[in-house]
Parts: sequence; C-alpha cells; structure tokens
Amino acid sequence: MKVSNKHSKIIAGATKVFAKKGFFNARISDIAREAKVADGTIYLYFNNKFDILISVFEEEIGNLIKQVNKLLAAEDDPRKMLEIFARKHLTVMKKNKNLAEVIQIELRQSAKLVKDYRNNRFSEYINIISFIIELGQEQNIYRISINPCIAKRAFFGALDEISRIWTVGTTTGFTVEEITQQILEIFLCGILEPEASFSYTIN
Amino acid sequence: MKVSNKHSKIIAGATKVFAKKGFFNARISDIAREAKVADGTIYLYFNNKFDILISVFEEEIGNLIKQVNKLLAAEDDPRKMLEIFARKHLTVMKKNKNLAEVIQIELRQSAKLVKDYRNNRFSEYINIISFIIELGQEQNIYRISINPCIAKRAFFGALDEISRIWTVGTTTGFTVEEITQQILEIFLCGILEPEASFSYTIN
Amino acid sequence: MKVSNKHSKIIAGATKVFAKKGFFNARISDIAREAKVADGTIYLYFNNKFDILISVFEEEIGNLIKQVNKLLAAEDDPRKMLEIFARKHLTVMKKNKNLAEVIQIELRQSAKLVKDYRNNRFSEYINIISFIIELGQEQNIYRISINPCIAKRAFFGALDEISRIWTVGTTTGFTVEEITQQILEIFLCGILEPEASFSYTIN
Amino acid sequence: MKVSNKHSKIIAGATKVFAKKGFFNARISDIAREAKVADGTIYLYFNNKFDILISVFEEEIGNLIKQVNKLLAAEDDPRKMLEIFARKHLTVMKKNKNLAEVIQIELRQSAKLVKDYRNNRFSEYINIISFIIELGQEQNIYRISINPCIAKRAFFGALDEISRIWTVGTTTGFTVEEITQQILEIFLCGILEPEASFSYTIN
DNA sequence: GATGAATGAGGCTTCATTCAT
DNA sequence: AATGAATGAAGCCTCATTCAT
Repeated sequence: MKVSNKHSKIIAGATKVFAKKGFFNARISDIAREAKVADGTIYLYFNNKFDILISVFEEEIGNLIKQVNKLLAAEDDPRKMLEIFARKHLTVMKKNKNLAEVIQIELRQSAKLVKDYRNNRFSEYINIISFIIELGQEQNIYRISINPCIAKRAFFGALDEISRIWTVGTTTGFTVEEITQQILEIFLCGILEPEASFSYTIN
Repeated sequence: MKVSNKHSKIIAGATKVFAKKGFFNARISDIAREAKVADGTIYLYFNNKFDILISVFEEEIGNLIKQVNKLLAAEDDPRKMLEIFARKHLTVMKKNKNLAEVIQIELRQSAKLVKDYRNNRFSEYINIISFIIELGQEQNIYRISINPCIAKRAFFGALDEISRIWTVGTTTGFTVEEITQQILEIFLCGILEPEASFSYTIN
Repeated sequence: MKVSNKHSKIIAGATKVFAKKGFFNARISDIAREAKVADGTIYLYFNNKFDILISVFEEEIGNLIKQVNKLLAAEDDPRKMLEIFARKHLTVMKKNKNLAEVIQIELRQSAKLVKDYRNNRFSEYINIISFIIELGQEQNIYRISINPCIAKRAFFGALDEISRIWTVGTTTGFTVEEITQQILEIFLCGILEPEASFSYTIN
Repeated sequence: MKVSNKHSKIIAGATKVFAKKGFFNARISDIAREAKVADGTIYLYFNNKFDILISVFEEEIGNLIKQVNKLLAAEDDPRKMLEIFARKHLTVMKKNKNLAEVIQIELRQSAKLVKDYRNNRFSEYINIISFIIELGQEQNIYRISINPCIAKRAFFGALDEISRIWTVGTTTGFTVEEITQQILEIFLCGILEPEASFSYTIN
C-alpha cells in the first residue's frame, strides 16, 4: 500500500505548498524543502511539476471518496445521504484548508491544462451526488423532473462556493452544521414559501 | 464611452488570452499580439500583468452588473428576478466563454493573490442575489429561515459550476433554458417530492 | 549667444537629473520633465542621450574655464594662480553639487564610452594647471624637477577627490578656505617638516 | 583558501567585464561567458548585479589592503611608508587595469547607489594613508599643521587621477617609478623652490 | 517647431529540470 | 537511491527613440 516514504512525503509537502502559494507560484524547491528531500529527488518520483499536482488530487480526492462512501454505506435514505455528503465535504474542507484551496483553485487550472482531467477521480467524486439523486428518484423521493446531471453540479457548486468562506479570509462565522442545514433546506425544499409556489410558474 | 481605443483593445485581448491559457500561462506578448499593440504599449495603460487581470474583472463584471440590473429594474416579483439573474448569467457565460473562464479560473487565483480583492466588483455582483432573496423575504415569498448570505453563495456556486460545461470541453448539450428551468426548480422548490418532505427532517 | 531657450532648459534639466541619478539611471523623460518640454522635443536639440551628456560637460566646464581664466588674468604670481585655481574649483563644486557629481562620476563613464573625449574641454581645463606650473618654472618659482604633466593630474586629482566630501553625504565640515589652505600648503611646501627632509631621500 | 571555484571565477570575470564596459553596460551574460558559467549560476552566488559589483570591490580592495599592510609592516619610517603605499598602488593599478578602472569608475557610481558604501573596505584602504601621516606627525616628521583627513584624500586623489593614464588610452609613457618619485617629491617637499617659499604666504 | 503616444529590442532574473557525484 | 549545484530558456518590464498629429 505505501508506495514509498518519500513519495508520500512529497505529496504531503506539495499539498501544503500548492494550497499556500497556488500551483504556479509554488516552487519545486518549496515542495522539496517542505518534504525534506532534495530537489532532484522529486524527479525520481514524479515526471514533472504538473504530475505532482495531478497526484495530489488523485491522492486527496481518493481519500475523500473513500471516506464519503464509507459513511454512505451505512445509510439508505437518499435524503440523509445527501446530508451526509454535504456535511462530510464541508467538514473536510473546513478542517483541511490546504485541500480545499487545492481543489477550488488548482482543479480549475488543471482542467484547462489537461483538458479532460476532470473525468478521473474528481468526476468519480461528484458522481456520488448524481448517484444519490438517481437513487432517490427510483424510490420516488426525489422528483423525476430533476436532471441528476445538472443537479449534481448545482449541489457541488453550492458546496464549493460556500466552502470558500473558509479559504479566503472572510470572517463570517458560519459553522459546518449551520451551512449543512441551510444547503439541505435549499436543495430539498427550495427557498420558496409553500404557499408562494402556487402563484408562480417558471419562465 | 470608449475611454481609450487601446485600453479596451488590451482588455479584450487579455480576456481572450487569459481564458485560453490562464493567467500564469498567458504571456504579455500574447496579449499584445491579440490586441494588436506593442508589448510596451500595455504598460502605458496597466501597471503590470496582474493589474490587467484585475481590470478585466472590473470591466467585464461591471458590464454584467449593468446588464443584470437593467433587466431586474423592469421586474418586481422576486421569483422572476432570480430567474432573470440565472438566465442572464448563463446566457452571458455561454456566449462569452472567455469571460466565463476568466471568472471561473482566475477569480480564484486572484482571490489568493490579492486577499480581499473579491470585495470589489465581484461582491457587488453576487450581492444582487442576496438582495433579491431579502426582497422576497420581506414580501413573504421566500422563507425567512433561509440565510441570504449562504443562499447567495449556493446560488452563484451552482450557476458557476454548471456553466463550466461550456468552458471545459464537455459535450452535454444542455441549453441555457433547460438549465435555467432546472436551477430555478431546485432553488425555488427543492428536489424533494412534496409528499417526501413530510417524512424527513434534516439531521 | 543664446542658441535657444529650449536648448539651455534641457541642458539645465539634464545637469540636475544626471547629478541626482547618474547618467545610466537618468531617464530621458526625467530630463524632459525637469526641462518642462516633451520627450520628443529633446531629440530636436540632441542626437541621443549620450549627446546630452557631452553637451552638459561642454557647457558647464566651458563656463568654469571662462571664470577661472578671468580670475587668473588679473594675477601673475604662479603661486597665487594655483591658489586661485584651487579656490575657484572647490567653491564651484561646493556650490554646484550637480556639476560636481556630473564631473566626478559621468566624466569617468564617458571617458570609457567615447574613448578620447577627455581631450576636449576637460583637458583644456586641467591644462590650466600645467600651464601655471610651467609658468612658475620659467620664473624659477616652481622646481624644474617637477613634471607638469604629472603634477597637473596630482593637483586636479587631489581637488577632485576632496570635493567628493560635499557630494557624498559625508559630514566633515571643512570650509572651502580650510581646504584651499591645506591643499596649497601640501602642494607648495609638501607635508614634510623642513628639518626632516635632510634625513630622507626618495627610494 | 578558495571559498568556491565558481565564486572566484565570477568575481574575476565581473572585474574584467566591468572594467571593459562599465557597470551599466556590462551584461550578466557577459560576465557569465567570461567566467565560463551559466547565467543562472551567477545568481547562486550573488543576489543581483549590483551585489557583484560590491563583491568585486570587497574582494579586490581587500587583497590590496592585505598586500599594502604586509609591505608597511616591515617599515617604520613614515616617509618610506608613504612611498611604499604610492608605489604599491600605482604598480597594482598599472598591472591590473581591470581593477583600476573598476575602482576609478564604478566606485563613484556605487557611492551614489549605496550612499554610504564607501565606509567599508575602501575607507579602510585610504585610511592607511591618514594613519601613516599621523604616525609621522607623532614622530615630528610630518608637519603638525597638515590635516590628515584632507591630506589622505589629496594623496589618494592624486594617485587615482594619475593612474588613469594607464586606463584611458593615453600614451604618456611614464613608468611607475617616475610617477612615484614625482608624487613623493610633491607631497613631501611641495613643488616650490625652497627660496621661493620665503616670498609667499597663502591667501 | 512641439508633442507625447507608441514602439520593440533587450536585460535581469527566475526556476523547472538535469546530471555528476 | 539521493543529492543539490548547475544549467539555460524564457518572461516581465523598461526606456531610448520615432513619428503622426
């Protein structure tokens, strides 16, 4: 399982450095220093700087997927499952600001650099959302009119944007729980007063 | 209207280049070529490369704000207003892929580089959403339990993440209208089957 | 006599700017601003940046030569003449720090740039010293063993090096008169106690 | 002894290039080529271009100080000491034209750039002169009326200006020994015919 | 003559990557 | 495998000079 001690030290160092400075401002020597290895050593484990970035994702998001899946395995109510996903995502992002920034910033960069990179681990991650929605639709709990492909992006986008309040130095002191409640309320029930919905049709 | 011919040519060129290559991969000479000016000319109008990025935001988002506000002025139903915001945002992002990418990618980078940059024009933009929500709450159309500050981020995040399907080379052929409908349905009514909501309480 | 108003304004501006920033750190636009003309105007009066430097010398040292010669014309004792030269040089350098710096710094630079430039006005200036010495030798006042060509450099070098106490921010508060006295004493009588000279032969 | 092979190669290369082209006209790539290292290597040993200049001084003048002090240690007649200083200075400047030019030209530039730089090694060097003079005054060999602080500048300035005959392409074929004799004669005895001094008082 | 916006060549410096040890 | 000194390509930016007005 453990590929190499140095390998993981470099991944850890890179995650920290990318988060602090961003991919382009990160220096190989920064990562080497953080990982306590020589600059050249990094090239024994990675092809180039960008390869490190990809690996950081693979690693960190892989962990996230594993954790989320484990939690979801113990639950079968699609409503609870969505709640679990939101809470876990927000919790991890708040705790591991490094990862949060790496995802928020670098994922977008890398999507540009390696056009279809997102198909990999990251897609796997947000497809958990559409899987939950489809599950709910099969159980007649989620509306059939909802497009899971659009909804998964909306849900992830909402979580992602919100979790930025912890990475940027904003001081709005929302707790994970408050946000989870709000997000769930919005996504499950919408923001409309029940009575107000009668007097409105989209478009 | 035109402050300076060169100024706006550079802004336009920079928007295009930043979108295509990203801020860090963009070369001043790329922008100059795109804008059909000499490299040095750029420094008559901007202090440095980063200043160009900031200006692109100020300019483009300023336009967006102006357009959105104009549309909203003719409407007073908070539900329609949210719809208008979503449709306009998506329409612009689909049409002006350059701007879309610049916002999606670079805004996040610059948030890191200039810690509190987002307070400027961008905040102004997404505060339109919270304004609409608060308006709806006063009219008893939007639930008072919804926190506008969280909801605005959720709404923008959803739009932003979804609009990436046009910038990344995904081939999901959703139209602006389809997405607008879906987003509105999700945000106004939630994804829950009406009956399902009785059997569920968050957390 | 007056070539042009702009011409002399540029010379004056350049003298000031060269002194403050040095030739290489001086910008044409600095000179233009100082002279209150447009950048392009400078090129109506001078071929290039270096040409301005040369002109500043020609002008300023020309003035100096004129003034010194005028003073010397009224004196025929070679001892007094040397004194007059020293006093005038030091007085001008102390008062006109701009010129002092330009001579001290730029003259040396320009000597490199235009290899034989020093033959012009500057040589004319320090040849006044050798002229005085030769005059004194003819009158049997200055020792015939003194080589005027070496002595002129020694004398000018001494004055030049000393006058740097005013341009660099040293705070040794010597007056022009004190220095003139010392220089004259050294050069006319040497630093040796009269009795000590008997017990010593060079080399 | 050798701190680093590259370090001293760069110093040597820089000394040569600065002398040939002057600090501002010298290109980092010139120095690199001269030192037979890559451009980037220079920045492993120096912070920036100006730092190289400073280092050249520190190094070269340090050597000079060491050599002069060594020679002076074997002598205790202040007259001979001054002679030794002059001869050594001129000898080194004639042989090492690179150093001569660097001192003559760049020292003055750098004095401007780093206002109080001269306090360092260079001051140490010319303070040797005032030390010798003070020593002579204590022994009643040099006149007490001579101000060592002015005299040291006069003496150094004279040597410096004279040594320019070797750096600028002048063709006056003076030998080091001729000049040393002249300088010593001037500074020790003055240029006045002994009898002439009776009929003259300064000012 | 005068202007100053525009030009574009070129330098200093950085840093990903290599390679001799 | 590990090191880190060395490399050198390439970018941001400056600024002397030009030229259309």
